[in-house]
Amino acid sequence: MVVFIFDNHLVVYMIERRDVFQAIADPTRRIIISKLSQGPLNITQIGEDLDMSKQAIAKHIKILKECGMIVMNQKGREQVCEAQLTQLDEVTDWVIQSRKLWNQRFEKLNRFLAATKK
Amino acid sequence: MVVFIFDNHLVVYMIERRDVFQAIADPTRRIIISKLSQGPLNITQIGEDLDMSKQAIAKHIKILKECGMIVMNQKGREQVCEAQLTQLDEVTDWVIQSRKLWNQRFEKLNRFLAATKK
DNA sequence: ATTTTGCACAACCAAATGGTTGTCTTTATA
DNA sequence: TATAAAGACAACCATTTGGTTGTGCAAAAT
Repeated sequence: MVVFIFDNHLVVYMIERRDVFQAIADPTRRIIISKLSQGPLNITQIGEDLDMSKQAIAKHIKILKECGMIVMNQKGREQVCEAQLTQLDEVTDWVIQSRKLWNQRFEKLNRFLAATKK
Repeated sequence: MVVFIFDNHLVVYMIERRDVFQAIADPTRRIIISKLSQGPLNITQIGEDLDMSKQAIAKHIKILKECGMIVMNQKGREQVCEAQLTQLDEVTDWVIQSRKLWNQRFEKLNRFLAATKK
């Protein structure tokens, strides 16, 4: 968060550093995503076989929510979490792009060598 | 790092939390990987248009090295970094698996409904 | 021979991360 | 109606992260 004064106004803004890459960086969050990929669950259900407090789970849920990876809907006293995994394509896109360039990394050299050979 | 005393011995061990998912979590490291995917570079070259100190770059390089995403080879006083991106498959594998389950998430429900309809 | 470059190593720092416990409100259930 | 369960909210904590500056040294360049 950045706070400063400009033109006699208090300016406060967030540098949003939450993104999909950060969302899947934590192993617990990957487990949560895997669970939810099979269907909606409430927070207690998600935490069932995860050896940590429900509050810790709720924090991970909050992060995933902020990243747009899950959506919530209230059902009585329950918070039902539903996965929203279209965003994951951003990850595969980046990986595939890097991987592709890396696979072609010698071709450029080969072309250069072929050109200088003449 | 975990340090404790057991059976009159000082026990020190590392819980290795470096993995590919962590490696690509930071935007600077993703830029570094993208650069190196096109060919080897030394640390100074990597940091060229990145607005931060060379030491900061070196730290990211260290992390990527520890994750097995790059290999180094000395060339005089230069440390030449070369990408090693096969590990990225672990990421796509996980993403594709989750994405697949998520796409199929209604089929299970549909089968259930079809079965109970009879 | 002197200066510059590349980079390792260390100390330091603020902020973020990933967890904890305690309290409180709301909703279900016995 | 009393109790239990779901989860929000806050305070707290240790460790990690992502950066900084300063020092020193070996290899290159002038």
